[in-house]
Parts: sequence; structure tokens; C-alpha cells
Amino acid sequence: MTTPDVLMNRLGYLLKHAQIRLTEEVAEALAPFGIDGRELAVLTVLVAEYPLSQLEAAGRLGVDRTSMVAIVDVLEDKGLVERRKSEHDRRKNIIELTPAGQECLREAEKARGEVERRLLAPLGDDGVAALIRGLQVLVAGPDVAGR
Amino acid sequence: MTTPDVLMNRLGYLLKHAQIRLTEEVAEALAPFGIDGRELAVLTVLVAEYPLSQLEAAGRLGVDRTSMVAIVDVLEDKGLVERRKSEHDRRKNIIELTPAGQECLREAEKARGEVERRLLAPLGDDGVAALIRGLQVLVAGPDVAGR
DNA sequence: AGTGATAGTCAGCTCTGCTGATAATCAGCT
DNA sequence: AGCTGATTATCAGCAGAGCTGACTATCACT
Repeated sequence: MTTPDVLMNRLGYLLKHAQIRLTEEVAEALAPFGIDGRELAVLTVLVAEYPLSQLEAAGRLGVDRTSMVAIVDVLEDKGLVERRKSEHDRRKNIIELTPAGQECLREAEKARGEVERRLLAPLGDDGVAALIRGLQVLVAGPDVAGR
Repeated sequence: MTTPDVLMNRLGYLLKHAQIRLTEEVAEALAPFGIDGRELAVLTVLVAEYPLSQLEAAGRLGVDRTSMVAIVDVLEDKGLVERRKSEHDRRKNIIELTPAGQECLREAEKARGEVERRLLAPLGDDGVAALIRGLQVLVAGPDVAGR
């Protein structure tokens, strides 16, 4: 490792490369299911208290509404989700998991969890909790501090 | 915040949005200096035990050699660094900080540090150390566990 | 009926990062 | 010295992700 110490304490460097590493490992683990981490996140968020529209799903994931169009296109081509016009508001596309999508979600989520556990194993439970907590503070600002 | 809890524990979501947030805040803090976080990282890494070539700098930052060309172009246009042919190996471009670059590095680095401290303040010293440690493990694999 | 807002879609732009090719230079071998 | 293969910087071009702006269909309110 030729990375100098000064970089190993820079938050920007660490976040960027941690994400690269995680994305690679997750992509490898999800390859057998024919999806990537971004698509799995969409499948995950679709299981909610009520059926979500594209815009609602996009909002929960923090992606753009126009990006969601392409992602749903791909997932629909793969037979994992279906678009359905909402009966209450015909502007909305309700996105529903197909049975294949539910199966894919279950299995892929299991594989993703194993990757995370493996990568974080050296940290121990306390270390993992502290990492998650730190990232939550970064994402949400100080509001989340009291959780 | 409409983000469901299930996402706030997903490493991928947290890493991505933590990086987005940090990039925004750092960009704002660095705007007065006319550089962004990526360029500041290059300036930082140039201060080393010996003068670095473009390839060496790229290696330390984990960016591609072809990307480094464009970054150095920009920094050179801004008058912060200068390319100089190595005398020992005329294939290499030695990248040197100009006086303006050194001044910019000092001030910008101070501003970046303040942003990080502010964002991480709710965590306390122990929380910050645990976050850094967790990210280092993610980046470097389990080899770093014993540090 | 009419007006303004909302949801989905599409075309097109930017940014980043990468591959592949090229020219200059170096190092090792004969 | 000459030849060969590797290395450095550069450039053109491609792919992915995210965004803006425009358009259509639909809704909510008056």
C-alpha cells in the first residue's frame, strides 16, 4: 500500500474508496442474481407500508425521478417488477414486485448481508455500530445525534 | 426525512450519501480558493519525502493516470503547480507546488479541516476515531485491523 | 371550463473514470 | 552500438450516473 498516512485520515478519501470497495464486493456477490446494488436497493425500498409510486421510491432512495425511469425499465425487463397505473391517481405508476422479484430480493439481500458482515468482521459489533452511527451523523446532520 | 429505517442501516446508502454531503460542504468551504476537494487532495499529496511524478501522485491518490493529466492541467492553469521534466528520467513529469500553490494548500486545508470537525462534532473524539477506523478497515481489508 | 401543480417520460448535457493507441524515453541484452 | 520490451505522459473516444428542460397526461381547485 503506497497510500501515505496523510490520506488515510482524510474523510473524503476514505469515503470514496470505501464505497468503491463495497460496490465491487457487492456487485460480485449479486452477479448470480443478475442485478447490482442499486437495483437491489430499489427492490428493497418497494417493500413498504403501502405500494409506492416511482416518485415515492425515488424520494426514499435519494435518486432523481428521471433516473428512476431507467432503473425501473431495467427491472421490468428482467421481470422483477411491474408498472401499474394507480387507480386513485392515474398519473402515478405503482411499482410492484413480481413473485420473481420477491424471490430475487430475498436471496440477493441475504448475499448482500453476508458481504457486509464479512467486510466488517474485523470491527466487531461495537465497531460496526460506531461506524453506522458515524455515517448516519454525516448523512443526516446533527439532528440524528440523539438516537 | 422520508428515508425509511431499513435504508439507514445499509452501508451502501450511507456511504453514498455521506460522500455526497461531505463533497457539497467541502466544495462550499473551498469555493473561495477556487479549487475543489479533488484538486486539494492532489496538492496535499504532492508534499512528500521527494518530488513526485504524475504517476506517483496518481498512485497515492488511487486515481487513474489518465485522469491525473486533466487534473494537473487545471491546477497548472490556475498557477498552483508546475510541470518539470525529471532530469534522471525524462519520461517523468515532476509536479511541483508553486508558491501560490503552497499558500492555497495551507489555507484550503485549514478550511477543509474545519468542515470535517464541524460535521463530525456530534460524534466526539472517540466516535470520530471509530468512524475513521471503520472506514480504514473497509478500504484496506482486514490487514489494517491490527493498527 | 380554466388554471396551476404533479407524475412520468425523453432528449441532451456534464462529470468521472476508464480503455486503447501513440510518442518519447529508459533499461537490459547481445 | 543496436534491438527489444517496458514505462511515462498524452489524447481520443466510450460508458455510467446524475441532472436540466421540455412535453404529455392527469389531478386539484376555483
